[in-house]
Amino acid sequence: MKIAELKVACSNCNLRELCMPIGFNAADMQRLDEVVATRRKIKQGERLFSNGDTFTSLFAIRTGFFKTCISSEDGREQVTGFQMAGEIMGLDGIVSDHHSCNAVALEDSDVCVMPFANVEALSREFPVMQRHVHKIMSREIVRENGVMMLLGNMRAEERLAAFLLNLIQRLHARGFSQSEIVLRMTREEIGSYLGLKLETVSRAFSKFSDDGIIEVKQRYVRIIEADALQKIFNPQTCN
Amino acid sequence: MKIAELKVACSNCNLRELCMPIGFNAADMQRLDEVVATRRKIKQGERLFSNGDTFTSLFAIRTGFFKTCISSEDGREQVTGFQMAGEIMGLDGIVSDHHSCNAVALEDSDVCVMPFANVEALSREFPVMQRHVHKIMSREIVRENGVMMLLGNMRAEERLAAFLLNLIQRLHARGFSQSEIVLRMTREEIGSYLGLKLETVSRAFSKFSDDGIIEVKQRYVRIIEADALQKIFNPQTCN
DNA sequence: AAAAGTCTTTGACTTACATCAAGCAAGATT
DNA sequence: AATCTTGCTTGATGTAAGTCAAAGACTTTT
Repeated sequence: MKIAELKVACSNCNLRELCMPIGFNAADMQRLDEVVATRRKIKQGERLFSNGDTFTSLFAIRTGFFKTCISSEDGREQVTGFQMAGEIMGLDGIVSDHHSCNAVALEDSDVCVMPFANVEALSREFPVMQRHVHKIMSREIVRENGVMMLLGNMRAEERLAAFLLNLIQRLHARGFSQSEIVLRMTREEIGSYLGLKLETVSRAFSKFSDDGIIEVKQRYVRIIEADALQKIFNPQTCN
Repeated sequence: MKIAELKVACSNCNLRELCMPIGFNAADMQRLDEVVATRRKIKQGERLFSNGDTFTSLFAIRTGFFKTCISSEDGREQVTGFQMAGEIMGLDGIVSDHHSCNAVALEDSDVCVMPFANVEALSREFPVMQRHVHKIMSREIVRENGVMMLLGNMRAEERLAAFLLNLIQRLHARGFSQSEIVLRMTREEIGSYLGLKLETVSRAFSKFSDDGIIEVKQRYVRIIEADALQKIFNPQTCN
C-alpha cells in the first residue's frame, strides 16, 4: 500500500460509525470524504481553539482526549466537557461565528478538521447527513441537561459515580475495558466539571475505594462493582 | 380584514426577527409560512410535551412563558430553562426521536407547531434557514455552558444576579421594560434552575432589596441598580 | 366574608462541602 | 542519585447553603 492511500478519509476510518452518518453508498462515500479538509495534531496541553477564535470548522477527534472549558473574567474556570475519539467539538462557535470556550488536549491528539461550510453543503445534499448533524447538536444539549441535574441536585459521591459510569460507558463503546480506566484528567479538572473542589473528589475516590467499589491508584481506576456505582448514582434503578 | 387572513403565518408575525431567519424575499416568504403546520394553545400548568413523548416537531412560542425540566427517577426535579415569546423548544427530542424533558406552561400560552420534517426540508432548500437552525441549537449549547459555570462556580447571590440580568435582557429585546419584571415562576422554580433551595432564593431577594439594588413585592421585581447586579454577577466588568 | 390553599418570608439550627495545611507519590530535571 | 515539580491524599476547621418550623401575603373557593 502506498503512502498516498493513507490519506484523510472518512470512508476508511474505523471511527466512522461513531462520528459520521452510516447509510452512504460507495458512490456517495467519496463525497463524504470531502467534508474533512485536513488533519491537525495537537500536543498535550495545547489548544485546538480558544475563546474568541473565529469559528470556521468543526473538529472530530481521531485519537486523543480533550477538555472544553470556559473561564469567567475573574479567573474561575468551568470544565464543560471531556471529549474522546469519534466525538465532535466546536459546536459552540456556530451561533456567533466565534468560539466561546477553550478546547485543550489532555494527551497528544489528532483531529479531523471539517470546515463548517462543507458540513452545511453536504447536509443540504444528503438528508442522512443533515439529520446526523442535528442529532449531534441535540445530543450535546441533552448531555448538558444531564450535567445541570448533576450540578443542581446531586451530592459529591453521586456526581463522581455518574462521572465514572459515563466514562466507562463511552470507553466501552470504543472497544475499551468496561472496568479499567486510566484517567486523562486531574482531580482538579474532574472537580471543575462536577462543581467540586479537588479535595472533595479525592475524598469521594477514597470512600469508594474503602467501600470496595473501585480500586484507585492515582490516575488508574478499576471498577469492581459497577452496580454499586449505579446505585449511588440512582438508588431507584437497582431496587 | 377577514378572519381567514389572520391565519398562521411567519410572514406577518411580529416575532419573526427573533424566531425565524430574516433575508427571505417576498416570494420565498410564502415557503417559510409552510414550516408552521398549526398553532396550539397550552393553559397554565399544562404540558406542551413530556419526557418520553415521540418527537415530531419543534415549537416556537408566540405568546406565553414556559419552563423545561427533567426529573430523576427518585423524584428530584431540575429546571433546565425558562422560555419566552420567540424562543424555540423541543431541540432535546431530535437525538433519540423522543423528548427527554417536560415543557410546562407557566402562563396561558400559544405556540407554533413546526414539524421537524418541514424544518429540515426548508433547511435543505434555503441556506439561510439552515444556518438559522444551526445557530438556534448552538445558542442553546452556549447558554447551557453558561448555566454550568453558574452552578459549578458561583455563590447564591451571584446566581440570582445573573438570572435577573438575563431575564431583563431578554425581556428588553422583546420591547418590555428594562427595569420592571413580573416573574412567571415561583421561588422554588428559580431555585431549581439555579441549584438553590427556595429559602435561599428568597433570602437573596431580600438581601438585594435591603441593599437598595432591587425592589421586590412577591412576583413583582423592579431593578433599581442594574450596575450593582452586574457587579455582583461579575466583579471585573465594573472596575 | 370566611376558609382553604399556595407561595413567600424569616429565624434557628444543621450539614455537606470548602478551605487551609501538611505530608506523600511519581515523574521530570539536573 | 538528589532535587524539583506537579498532582494526590488526609486531617482539622470554617462557612454558605440546606433543613426545619412558623407566620404572613395573596388567590381561589365556597
